[in-house]
Amino acid sequence: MDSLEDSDVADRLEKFKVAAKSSGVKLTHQRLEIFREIASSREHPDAETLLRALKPRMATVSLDTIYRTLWMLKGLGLVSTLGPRRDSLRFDANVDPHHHFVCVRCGRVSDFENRDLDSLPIPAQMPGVGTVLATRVEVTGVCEGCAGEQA
Amino acid sequence: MDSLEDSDVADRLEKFKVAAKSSGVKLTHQRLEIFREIASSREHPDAETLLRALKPRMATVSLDTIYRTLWMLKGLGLVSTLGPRRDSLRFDANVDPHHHFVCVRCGRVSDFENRDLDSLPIPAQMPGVGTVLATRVEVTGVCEGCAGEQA
DNA sequence: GTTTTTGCAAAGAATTTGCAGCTTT
DNA sequence: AAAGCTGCAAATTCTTTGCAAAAAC
Repeated sequence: MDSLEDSDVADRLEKFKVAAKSSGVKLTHQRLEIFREIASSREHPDAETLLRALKPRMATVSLDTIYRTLWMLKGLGLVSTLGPRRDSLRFDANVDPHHHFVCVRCGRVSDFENRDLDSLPIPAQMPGVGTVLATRVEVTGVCEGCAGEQA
Repeated sequence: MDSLEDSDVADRLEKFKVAAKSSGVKLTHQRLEIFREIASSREHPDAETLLRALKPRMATVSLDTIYRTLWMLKGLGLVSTLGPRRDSLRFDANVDPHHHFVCVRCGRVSDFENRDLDSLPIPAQMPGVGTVLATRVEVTGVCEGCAGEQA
């Protein structure tokens, strides 16, 4: 697993400091360490993993602070969450190849089919990739219903 | 929202019956109704939504049966779950355009970058799609680490 | 100094499990 | 009749919230 350059992490931290200042968010020790931790990882950690990584450095940091910080960072556009789920698990009986359109406003996921997108040329030189089983395109945007309303 | 043809739903139900028989899974009233419900929907329902839809027809059906049935259906390959996995929320500090490789065995998600995939031509005639903000490719497969082990 | 943030503990939401009785085969 | 399911209720797991003490600006 290739790791991030220190300079990339420093860049991200700098961005955070600027964003925090301009949005009036206070730069606490906890927030800096939490962000440093997630900014240095390629592993898409969950809150529990971050807690374990931070505990040695910050004995009293707590899970609730981690969650609050992550949502705050997401609000600033500095982190994203994986998958369309901040809510419950969702199931799909369409097992044919298809793609998703996720509305960022209402969270609705709609399917669409498109032959051209079903078998994209995936570069083989991705680190760690063995066998490719399927490719799916996830399109993010604003759906027609939400586009009509004001933000 | 365009709805599914009755014949599609019937096809799916037939598939389920065959799969159930050949895998020794019993065809109960609950399972048939739960599958019929999800097979008739394009909305990627969650368990709670299915419960609400089923209650009028089956007063005593319960959420735990719905969950058990959905995982069983997933085991048979008849439904899929949205999002990377069924574990906790995961966060990512990489907010530049990038794509994901998800290992179906270990669940690990790795990022990769590929300029060609960043701006795919998305057909405009998808129903309900307004503005497209971003596209991301999610590649599913078996990672090198897992490929070395036996299933 | 004021306002925000933290940590704790406790609440909430989503999902899973043990078990006795009921259904399918 | 045997094996596998279901529903209930209780347990888990993950995430959020109220509040007093503490830290940032």
